[in-house]
Amino acid sequence: MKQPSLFDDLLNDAMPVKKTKELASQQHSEWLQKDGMCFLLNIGHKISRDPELLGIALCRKNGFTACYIPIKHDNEDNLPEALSLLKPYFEDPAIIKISHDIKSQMSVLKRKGIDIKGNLKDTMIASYLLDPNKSNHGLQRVVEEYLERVLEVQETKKRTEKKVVLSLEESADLFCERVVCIQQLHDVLFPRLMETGLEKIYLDLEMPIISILSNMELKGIRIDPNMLYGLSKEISGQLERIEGQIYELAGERFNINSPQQLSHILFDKIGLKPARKTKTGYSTDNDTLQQLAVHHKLPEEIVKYRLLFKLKNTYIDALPPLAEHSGGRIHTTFNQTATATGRLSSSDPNLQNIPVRGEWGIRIREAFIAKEGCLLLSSDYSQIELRLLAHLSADEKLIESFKEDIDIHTATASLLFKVDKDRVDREMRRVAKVVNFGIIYGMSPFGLSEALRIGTTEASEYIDRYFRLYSGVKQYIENTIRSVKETGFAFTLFGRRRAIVDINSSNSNLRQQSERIAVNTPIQGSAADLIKIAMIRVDRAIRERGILSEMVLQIHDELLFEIPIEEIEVMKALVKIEMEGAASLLVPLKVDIRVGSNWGIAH
DNA sequence: ACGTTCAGC
DNA sequence: CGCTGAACGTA
Ligand SMILES: [Mg+2]
Ligand SMILES: [Mg+2]
Repeated sequence: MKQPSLFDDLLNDAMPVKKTKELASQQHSEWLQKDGMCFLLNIGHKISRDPELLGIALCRKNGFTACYIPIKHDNEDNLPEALSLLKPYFEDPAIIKISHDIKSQMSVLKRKGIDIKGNLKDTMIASYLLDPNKSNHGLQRVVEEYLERVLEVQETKKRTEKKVVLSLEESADLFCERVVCIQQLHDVLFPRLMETGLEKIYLDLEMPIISILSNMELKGIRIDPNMLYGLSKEISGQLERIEGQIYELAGERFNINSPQQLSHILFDKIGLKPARKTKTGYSTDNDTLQQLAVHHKLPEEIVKYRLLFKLKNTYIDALPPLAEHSGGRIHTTFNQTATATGRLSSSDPNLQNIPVRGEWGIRIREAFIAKEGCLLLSSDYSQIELRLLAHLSADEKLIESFKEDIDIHTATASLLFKVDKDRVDREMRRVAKVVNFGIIYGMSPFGLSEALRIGTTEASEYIDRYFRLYSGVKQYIENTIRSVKETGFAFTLFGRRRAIVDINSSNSNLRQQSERIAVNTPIQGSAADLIKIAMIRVDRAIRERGILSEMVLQIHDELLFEIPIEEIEVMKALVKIEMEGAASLLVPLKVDIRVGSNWGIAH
């Protein structure tokens, strides 16, 4: 079934790998265009900064014959030959590309000058769509689940450490076997996507997003390391000062970052009353410290220390080294199969949680800059989740507010507190804002009471009042929970689905938790779908117009672009049109756009 | 490896 | 009260 094939050892009906010249012939294009090209790269040490392309396995659908094209084996390097051999096929837009985790492989090929074109089929993402609650969609696990067989594990951790190099025969065996598995997985998973109504999400959303994300990752974003060095020095000084004050207030030196030692100082030595407990001891989180601050000066200093320590270690000092060997640019990885709701995630580094609040947050964002001759354009949806709630629930008052483009928190406050909109004060708006967010999160009296620091009775009154006012929302939430209890799944506006496991549990904690998830998932998930649609539209529009602006980041409801100065006006208009036009809902979609030389632009 | 905390949406 | 990832301390 599987058989390693070298350049001079060509399988009968497998991919032609023998002679460069014969590849251009028509006989193979025919089946490639019909069945698609299933491939898997043998990438050396995945963790290392410069992944090595050791070989490529290919297989075709009929008969599952596979071949392995060695690139770096036994001190031979066939890279140029192999690349020119395969490039026309990878870049042929008429040939469907099938693999598992295409984006990771795309970046390797891109660095070798191969630009994958054509429609994509990715079995990792197929697996994710079928069950987004699962956290591991690696080939090994997915094969075990759907092909009911155990895939031989590759280099274990120990083996990579020892740098055991597989022989050509071993590699060919391993990768031929895997590439055949991928083709078989595709044959099993695609019908399942059709059965579960996920084919549109798969084909129209997730597949086109792959290459967009790949381009964003490769492009990266420029930072100003000197600005961050300056911040680091400044913050170090402040930290030392605060540290001194903390030791003085505590009457001794201790590790402020140790929850144990801190608890000892706060609760034993000073004798403050613990507000909450955790599994391992007393809680010392921000919320607790705020409450303790009424009784003693130390907690407030701890809060300041925590803030600065966090910003320094997680962002200010962590980012510059990442740009050192990459032309001053930072490259994140966007994970497309990490969240249960359909959102993306970003890691290594996470560029979706760069600080924005407070003086320091803004100063950190100011270190994210555009290259010479360019600017950064940030576009973000205004209240996307509440607008989607308005659409999903068809609630009259909510729809009315958004149609009139009224500040939604002020509108809710006006109703909640029964005052005119222009009589809503900051405190009323703050409460209404928390309540509005609470709705999206599936709100419980307990959760709201914690967030507002009020009693659960008072919290229940706010919730009751909210639901009396927004009765469409109440209806919608009840219907959603009922439907999830019946089907076991929560659905987004565009058909993404997530199993809600404990929705019928006899354990009321588990059941209520599931009910909150059942309410939140359609909202958060629909927003995730929507911005993916927007990304595809914007990307297409940019390419059609032949302009040079490029998307660099997605932060859930925001897109960030690096744009040539000449394209400011064109891009402002294009991005607004494509994002606001991503869906036609019962309420308008609103996008705010800001442009500046850095990312600190008046958020 | 896990829990806690906290940065973002 | 929803969804994440990183840093740190502790085991
Ligand atoms: Mg926004
Ligand atoms: Mg975690």
